[in-house]
Amino acid sequence: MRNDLGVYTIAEVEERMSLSSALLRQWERRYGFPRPERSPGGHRLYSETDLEALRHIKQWISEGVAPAQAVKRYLESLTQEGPRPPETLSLELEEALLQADTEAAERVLSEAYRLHPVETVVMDVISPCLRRIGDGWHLGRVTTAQEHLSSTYLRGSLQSLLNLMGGSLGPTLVVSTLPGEQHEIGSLITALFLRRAGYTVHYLGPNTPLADLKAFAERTRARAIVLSAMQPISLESLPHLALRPLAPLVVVGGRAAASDPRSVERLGARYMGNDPRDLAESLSVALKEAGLW
Amino acid sequence: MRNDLGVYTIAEVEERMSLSSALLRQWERRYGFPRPERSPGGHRLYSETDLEALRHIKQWISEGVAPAQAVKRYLESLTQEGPRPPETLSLELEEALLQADTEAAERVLSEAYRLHPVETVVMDVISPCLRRIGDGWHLGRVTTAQEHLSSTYLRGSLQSLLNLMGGSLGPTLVVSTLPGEQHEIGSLITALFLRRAGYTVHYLGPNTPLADLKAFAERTRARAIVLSAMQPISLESLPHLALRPLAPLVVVGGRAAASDPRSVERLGARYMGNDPRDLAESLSVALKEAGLW
DNA sequence: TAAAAATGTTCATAGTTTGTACAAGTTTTT
DNA sequence: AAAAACTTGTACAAACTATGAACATTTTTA
Repeated sequence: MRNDLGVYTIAEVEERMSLSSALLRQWERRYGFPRPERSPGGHRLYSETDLEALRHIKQWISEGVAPAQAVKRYLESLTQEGPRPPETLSLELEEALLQADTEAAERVLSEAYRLHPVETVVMDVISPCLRRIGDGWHLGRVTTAQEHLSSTYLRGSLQSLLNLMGGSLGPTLVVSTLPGEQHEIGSLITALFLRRAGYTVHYLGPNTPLADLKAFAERTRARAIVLSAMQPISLESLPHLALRPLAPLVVVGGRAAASDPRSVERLGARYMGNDPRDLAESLSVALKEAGLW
Repeated sequence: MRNDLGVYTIAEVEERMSLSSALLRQWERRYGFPRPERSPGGHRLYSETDLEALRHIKQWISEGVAPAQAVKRYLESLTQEGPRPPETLSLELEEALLQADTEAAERVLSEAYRLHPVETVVMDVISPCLRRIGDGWHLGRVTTAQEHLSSTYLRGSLQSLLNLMGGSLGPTLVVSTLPGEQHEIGSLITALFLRRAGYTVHYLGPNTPLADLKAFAERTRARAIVLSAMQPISLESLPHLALRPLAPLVVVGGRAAASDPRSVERLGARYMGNDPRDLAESLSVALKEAGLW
């Protein structure tokens, strides 16, 4: 079904994964994993599946799990059941939600969290599912009620993840949406990734008035405010430089910001792309540049 | 819940919890807790659950509880009913949220869930806390941002509870708010209690258009629709008997419904009081009367 | 107040985990 | 055939960890 053919030499894996070849061999010897195919002459040939596994393991290690445990966890996750990829899980999640079967949805998500790192679940399971349901709604394939139930359910799921992920020691940020926005899921995902990247994140939910945002950011001594804008009108209806005074640095993301970065600048804020994974990095660069780190 | 597998080394715990490794070992020797798993070579491997426990214990110590007592309290809280009543926990929760310390809030809630049944936590810990924060906001004691953060956080917490509480076998209900409502927490709590009472509940989140509600209720063969109304205008702006055709039985609750039950009847729906604990019972009576059970 | 208990830290010694390095031989590429 | 890359096995060092005991402080108890 998938790409299990060994094609990558150890040097290629070394390059792509930033894992020394010596280490790869030691892992194989010590933990029995990965155990790639061999060429007729005995050279290791890693498959795409092996790389995927290594990505997981590396991710877990970076989360503080001991290497031996990370490998063990991965091997166990295999014996539990077939390692269904995020794409499959995402489709199953969509299916469950469209049938209003939140119990099934819960099962799918819990399996996803067991098999994959949080980032993968959010970006490759939940996000695509939301996007497909949103598209389906625009096309009339999905009813408003189905869309409501699904996004409400997933929002809850993401937020409980945010709640469970304790605060950090890094610089403080405030996350919300622009006033008037209906959809908060983008900002929720952003908050999640930023907290995961080590920032201390205060997530205020959608629709905080700008004046209150400013007061709150000052009281918590936040280094930056991150806002999401999905509707162009949220940007257009604000006066020139309206965001500038809110905090030392104000970042706006979201679909509306992506399609019109100029108007973000007009408001005195910055657009840093729309991938929450990159945002943490861009933000740290910007904070350092501005001497706010 | 999730991972009880030991994966974190003592150094990792030392870093995350700011507890010296020597102290962790002393606690284990003196109090017998935590007693993490061991690697084949004898190294301690702490689980996520251990970390959670340590967070509680650290919190108590910082409040002045003697370490030995804090550990004892934690071990007891796993079995018996601890001495801290819901009122105290509710105040602590409020305190934590007003300080934007969601980590502390999480600890309080997790203790509350361990000590008390879900109904008690929702009605005597979370609800009073929300009410006090709402009142404080009206009086200007609490800023809009604080109110936002708190209600967003608690909404997430309630929803994850709803998500985790699997569906049931009882009659199907649909829960949402009237169109135009801002606050969904009332309907969320209602959904929670109804699901807990054995109904199969589809929670659609706030603001579902009436036409979609009707279509969804028909498709899922829901026996009743339960809606929440906080703002009087949501009731007043609807035409005569607007709710009647949505489902065999339509129930409206919430502050606006309580203060003007007549207008609920005018819309062709029923008002059944505002206590979610009673609603399940009233609903079952009404369904039986109408031959819908 | 003095003794006792509780608590957190430090030390010394031995064992574990983990990543890297080297040697000698084999396979693949140029 | 020569060079480059790979293999296995072994070795090694740095960083960590375990245990048990001693120690200095603070808090509680007598």
